[in-house]
Amino acid sequence: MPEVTPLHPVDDDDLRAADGRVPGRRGRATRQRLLECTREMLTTSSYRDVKVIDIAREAGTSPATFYQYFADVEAAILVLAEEMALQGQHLTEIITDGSWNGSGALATSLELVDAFLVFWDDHRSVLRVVNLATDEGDGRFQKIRVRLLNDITTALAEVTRQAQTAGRVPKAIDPMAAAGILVSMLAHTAAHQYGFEFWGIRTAKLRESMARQVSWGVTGITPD
Amino acid sequence: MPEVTPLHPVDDDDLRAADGRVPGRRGRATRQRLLECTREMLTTSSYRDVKVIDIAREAGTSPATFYQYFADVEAAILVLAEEMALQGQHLTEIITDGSWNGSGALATSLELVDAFLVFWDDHRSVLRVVNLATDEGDGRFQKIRVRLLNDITTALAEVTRQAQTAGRVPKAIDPMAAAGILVSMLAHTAAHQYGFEFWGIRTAKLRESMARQVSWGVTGITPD
DNA sequence: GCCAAGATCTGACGGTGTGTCAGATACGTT
DNA sequence: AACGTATCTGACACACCGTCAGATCTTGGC
Repeated sequence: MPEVTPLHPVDDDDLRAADGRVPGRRGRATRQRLLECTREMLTTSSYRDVKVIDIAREAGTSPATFYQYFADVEAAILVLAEEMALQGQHLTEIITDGSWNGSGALATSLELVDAFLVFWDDHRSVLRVVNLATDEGDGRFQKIRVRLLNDITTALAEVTRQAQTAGRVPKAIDPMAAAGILVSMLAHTAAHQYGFEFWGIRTAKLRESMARQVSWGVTGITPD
Repeated sequence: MPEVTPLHPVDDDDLRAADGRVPGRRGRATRQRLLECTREMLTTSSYRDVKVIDIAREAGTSPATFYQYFADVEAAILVLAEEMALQGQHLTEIITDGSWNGSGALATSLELVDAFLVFWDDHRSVLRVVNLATDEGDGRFQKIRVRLLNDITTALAEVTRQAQTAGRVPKAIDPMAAAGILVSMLAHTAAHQYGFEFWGIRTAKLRESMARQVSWGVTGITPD
């Protein structure tokens, strides 16, 4: 099992501008403004069309200043993604703190599903870039994605392992594989939840189905 | 239930160049060459960096020629996506032709999972753009995505409906929702199958877990 | 309050990509 | 060979990139 770099807040102390300087108060404020504008641009236009010049204009500064703090647009998004991953940690707690016995499993699953849907909604625009970049083989984004999902997957796998001990889930199942695909389901459904409305599927029904699948997948208990 | 535009081959007869002309043999060949080079570029560089000038250079022609056939890079990818969606139809047949009784369900699920993994692998680079663009609200790509997944989802939903009649799946479940999230799982896992290797999860174990979830999800039969 | 010493910002520039013409070139037909 | 049409492209005006030297702000010491 490879080690996962632990999630940690961006350390303001070792921030570096393009020329290696440690930015002061003004510099950090400008950097932050640029980050916010990057996020803004990312929600209002497509990733392909987000230009440094637009971000700079929006932030009331010049492209040159942007390059003082970020190598390119991707680098800025990378920072936004780090922040997001940090906020995703609370999803894990739902799994570790919740009950997975009897009907508690379905309730906890439902809670997890809801949290996922909200989280994805909040970070939609950043997440889609993370997904794309990961898929394109960009290791930096892949790492962030792993950090975000690793704890969740591990926590679900632990529940599965217990169900295996109790004999409700076959021994042949790899708990991490089982947990991983459930997280995939959650992530993908959350990402495309509005796509489902196209088929006239109500979100309430989606939640139900997802929770059912998660609950059964990790506990082996048929939720009826 | 909204109607889904049926999948059909791109009709060569109503192809139009930028100026409204119907291209002849030479023109169609050039167009095709540009499409292939677009696909090529898309696999070798990131979506954001695919430039018209690169495609044109690769195809041994000029940017102006590219614009003769496509409004922009997206338009070309859209065509590639149409072709891909067309090829995805065989996935549906696995569901409709396969057995969903007893242990047949797990075998059919496994077959479906494998087909998904192969399909995603073959069309990885186009699919990630389809996903991104869909997520960004681009209706043209969304439509293709729906066309690709609609038949599959509907077919799985039909199996679920039968399981409901047989009393193995709760009546409260919306078959389309249940099928939809399973397709989400398949799509997302297939997209990130190499990401799973990071955790040391073998593809064999993934297949197994996915098939198990699909099988139980649509039939309600515990596959042990 | 004033003034260096930094810190921060930006104008300006050479390079590259975009998208659109009008005109050049290739092709097929007679 | 000559014509008409299909096809391609050079050239252009515009936009964005990424860099650097120097302008402008800010701060701490006096």
